[in-house]
Amino acid sequence: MAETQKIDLLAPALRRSQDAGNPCAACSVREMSICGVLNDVEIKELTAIITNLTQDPHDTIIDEGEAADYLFNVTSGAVKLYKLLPDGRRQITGFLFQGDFLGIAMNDIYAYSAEAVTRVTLCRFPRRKLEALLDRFPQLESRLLRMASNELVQAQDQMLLLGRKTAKEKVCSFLLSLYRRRTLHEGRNAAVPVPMSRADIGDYLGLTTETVSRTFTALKATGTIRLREGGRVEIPDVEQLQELAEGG
Amino acid sequence: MAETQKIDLLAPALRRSQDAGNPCAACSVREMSICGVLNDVEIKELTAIITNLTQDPHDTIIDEGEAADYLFNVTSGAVKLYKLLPDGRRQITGFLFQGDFLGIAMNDIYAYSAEAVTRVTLCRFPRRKLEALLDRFPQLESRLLRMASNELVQAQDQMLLLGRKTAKEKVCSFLLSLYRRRTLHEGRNAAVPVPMSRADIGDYLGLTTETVSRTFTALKATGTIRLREGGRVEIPDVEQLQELAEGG
DNA sequence: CGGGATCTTGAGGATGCTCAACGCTAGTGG
DNA sequence: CCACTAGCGTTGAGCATCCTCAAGATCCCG
Repeated sequence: MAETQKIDLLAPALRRSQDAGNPCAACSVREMSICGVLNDVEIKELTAIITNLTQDPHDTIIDEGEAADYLFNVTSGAVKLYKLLPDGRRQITGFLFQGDFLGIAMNDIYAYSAEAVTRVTLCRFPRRKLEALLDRFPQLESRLLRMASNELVQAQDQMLLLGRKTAKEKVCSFLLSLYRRRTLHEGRNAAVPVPMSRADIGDYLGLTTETVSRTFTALKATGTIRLREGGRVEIPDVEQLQELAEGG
Repeated sequence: MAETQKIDLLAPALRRSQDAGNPCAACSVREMSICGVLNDVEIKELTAIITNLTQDPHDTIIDEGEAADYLFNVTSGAVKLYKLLPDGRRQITGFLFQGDFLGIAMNDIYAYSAEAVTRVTLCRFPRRKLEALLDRFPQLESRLLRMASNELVQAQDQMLLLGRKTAKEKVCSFLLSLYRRRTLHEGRNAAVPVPMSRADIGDYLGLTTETVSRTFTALKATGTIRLREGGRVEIPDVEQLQELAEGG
């Protein structure tokens, strides 16, 4: 069993080919998500409780304040998480992509709403059943704790950004995080896809649409970035962007 | 030697009460913290790995970027967590009080620095040893996950504050959270202690010292708050403060 | 090809910042 | 016992960044 795990961890590409009867066994994001700590036998139990969903752009996935009955795994596409003030002001607290887990931050009720940015595919876990599995598979709980810990680290960074960075630094930090996110999993070095709107970026960075747009224009003018078709952004000099992101 | 440390470990008020051989059994914040899920036998194992510390105001507890070798429990006093930009700009990401846990947000290295605001007493856990205990006491891991989950919820709220609230709303939200924090554990309804400086409050809310001071003055002028001796703040009408905190 | 949504650009203005001075309090040492 | 100093808090004046409001440009999908 430990042997099986090692093989799974080391050879995700191979694993995909076999076991067509178990969707999770073939899941392309299994290693990135909580499922990566389970072996094939355990995965079958997980498979038994999940539902696969597809959502179109602007579809709501969860609503802040509702009972947190489900958790999700993003298997493809992009999701935005946000909170609203009574008068409609919005703060996007994060974007989720392939492999990200949705729903750790809750206290019986969801702490934020979630909406599809692009077309999205999701695994849905009923929370009660997942919690039952956590009791039986402690490594699943460890994994969740580690993910929550990482999310907290990211949240700290975002607070620093929101509270203390200038508009230019915010936009550069944002592009840098998209860039790193991308190159972490895929080695590619081409233009970074930026699937979300200027308004979404603004609500994520604590800026207005107009300021985001102006900042993009300014970064383009200085050659820091180049805008490509399909909303992709090319970054000629990542180190320069890094400098700009921290006020260098 | 170890015995001396253990005695230090005790919450001061309870130091002379029962079970002097097991400081945690008498700890006044036990139920509020991770230790609350362990029975007396299990607590003894926890006791064996902890060290008690006292820190004076401005003493550093952990440094961002250092190896995360220890986790802490705050048993009394107040602690601030913060991150710095290269040019010295500072964002305080949170304040910790009695019963709060310090160190969940890390990824082998600390994600932020921590410094004593008032005189503080702490339980220190070596991380490796705590993790070994987690394997043996799954309910401890569950508890940590739940705490991390709650911390994430708070982090989302703070992002909304930093990104989208006005100075007045920020200060009111801050006072409200101090008020709630206080009345949650102690039923008292008197003036709320505000032990941190205006500069700290500013760095927590993404404002300058001057703006915080001006906002306090304005709130005082409208009768929303009253400043009492010892940095305490009296809140005559909590509902009004709540309204102001959300832009009502 | 049309039309709604998104993005960009411009002009003016407000919120909160910078810089500066002053007051208050507490601790210190003559 | 009190002047002195250092740290913190308050207040003021001017200003910069980013927001608001508005209009035009571009994109995308039917």
